[in-house]
Amino acid sequence: MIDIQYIRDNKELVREKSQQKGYEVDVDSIISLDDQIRSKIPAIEEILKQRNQLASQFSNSTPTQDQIEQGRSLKEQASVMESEINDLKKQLQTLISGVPNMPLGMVPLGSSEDDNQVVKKIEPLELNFEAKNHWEIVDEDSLIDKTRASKVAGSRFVYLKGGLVRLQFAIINWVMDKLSDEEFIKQLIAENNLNISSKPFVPVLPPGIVNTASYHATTRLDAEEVTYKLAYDDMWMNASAEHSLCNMYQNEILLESQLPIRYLGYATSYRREAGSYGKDTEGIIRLHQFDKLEMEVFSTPNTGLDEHKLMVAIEEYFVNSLKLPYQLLEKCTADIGKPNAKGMDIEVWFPGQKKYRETHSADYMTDYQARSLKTRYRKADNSVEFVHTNDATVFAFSRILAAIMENYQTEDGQILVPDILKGYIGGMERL
RNA sequence: GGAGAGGUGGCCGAGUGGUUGAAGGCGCUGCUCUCGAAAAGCAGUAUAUCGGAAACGGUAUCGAGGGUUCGAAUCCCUCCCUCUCCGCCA
Repeated sequence: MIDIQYIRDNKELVREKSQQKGYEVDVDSIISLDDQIRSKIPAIEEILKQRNQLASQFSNSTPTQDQIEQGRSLKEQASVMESEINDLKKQLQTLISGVPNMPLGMVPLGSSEDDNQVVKKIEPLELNFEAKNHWEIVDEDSLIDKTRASKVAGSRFVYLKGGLVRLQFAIINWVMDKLSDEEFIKQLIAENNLNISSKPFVPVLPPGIVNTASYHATTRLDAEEVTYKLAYDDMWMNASAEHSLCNMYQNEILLESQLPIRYLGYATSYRREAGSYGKDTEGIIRLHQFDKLEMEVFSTPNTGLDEHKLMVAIEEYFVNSLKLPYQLLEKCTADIGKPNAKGMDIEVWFPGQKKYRETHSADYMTDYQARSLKTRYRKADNSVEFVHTNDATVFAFSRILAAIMENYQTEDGQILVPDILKGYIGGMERL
């Protein structure tokens, strides 16, 4: 959610920046509603003041019938005005929640994802054989069984088996080791000239189900479209660790000394994938259920951007260490998403499809998310301010497993284990 | 799932209709004292919003929402959460 005062002070800018993201924002209606509310407040407060004054006279005496009548009348006036104001507030709330976060000045303008800028590209090696898609490399029965999963759960579900499962747990342990290591964080900070704490990430297993209020407060991913709702309870299946991590400090005031708070969340993520009929129906690129390792950081405003850069550096470190060809994209205004001020994606090369495909994203929300979550921090001078939030993928599992399968396939249909993971997978050489 | 007890400020805790935004304590901040520290003493210490340059003042908030009342932290209703015992269970 964006600050109403900011909208009032920057009408044109808000209109323009929203347009850059593809949002038509009715700034005039927002301000007019806000004006109406503001104009009604002094009157109702005056009534309430009179009511309070009247009532406070009777600590040691009994009100007369006239005074009782007066009190009743004040109460009625106040309640009429209150319902008017609440009505306007609801309308205003709806309009304001439609306003996206403002993109930072460095974000390239664009009208679709085609305008994302490639800021780095690692070219794939030439193969001397025709690479297969990951679902074609091995028998369905050995690593990926979607046929039986569809019998049990439906389409876009999978039984992952054997070496793929070993691979996933190897990656988890590797990531846990690195991100818990302060020296590792320190090194990345130095390499990237960042001016932030070297505090390691704390691993978290968050709730897998989120209630409606918390879900909406994340300002991310429209719940109805994205997530499964439970039939008998007012709850939603988690669409990613972020949905139960970013809101854990809602309605709290943290201390500046606690920041940054860096979490490494691991969660099974559920997506309805409504509207993606026909896309990626084969393989394990797009499933209703996948596991994800994800970073979530709460920081002060002046370190938010560096935290974002650190997370991108972490993503790149892991992808590089797996020797996966990739490109790093600076997402354009149209593609960063409603709550984002800036965002970067990593697309890893899939030799079977001969394409870079999105495997990672890093999102910087400035105070947009924190404002609707009311997550604040107390500064040294005792003043209170909204935190900045960042989140980013470390690994989205089914997808990174598919990328490894395709990039580590051999001509004779084997899949090798990446060198960096050999110490984590019990000496396995191939899946 | 059954029965019961609760949810008050950063924390503990008092408060069952009337200057209670909330006693007292702890913590924290500042000052006094001290060479310094500790101790002691004094003062301050919630959030949001409106008005104001500020001082300050108004309004709202005692789990959430609604109700009763001239007046609600206190009474009533609904929901959420926590704890205890029983049941079930990884």
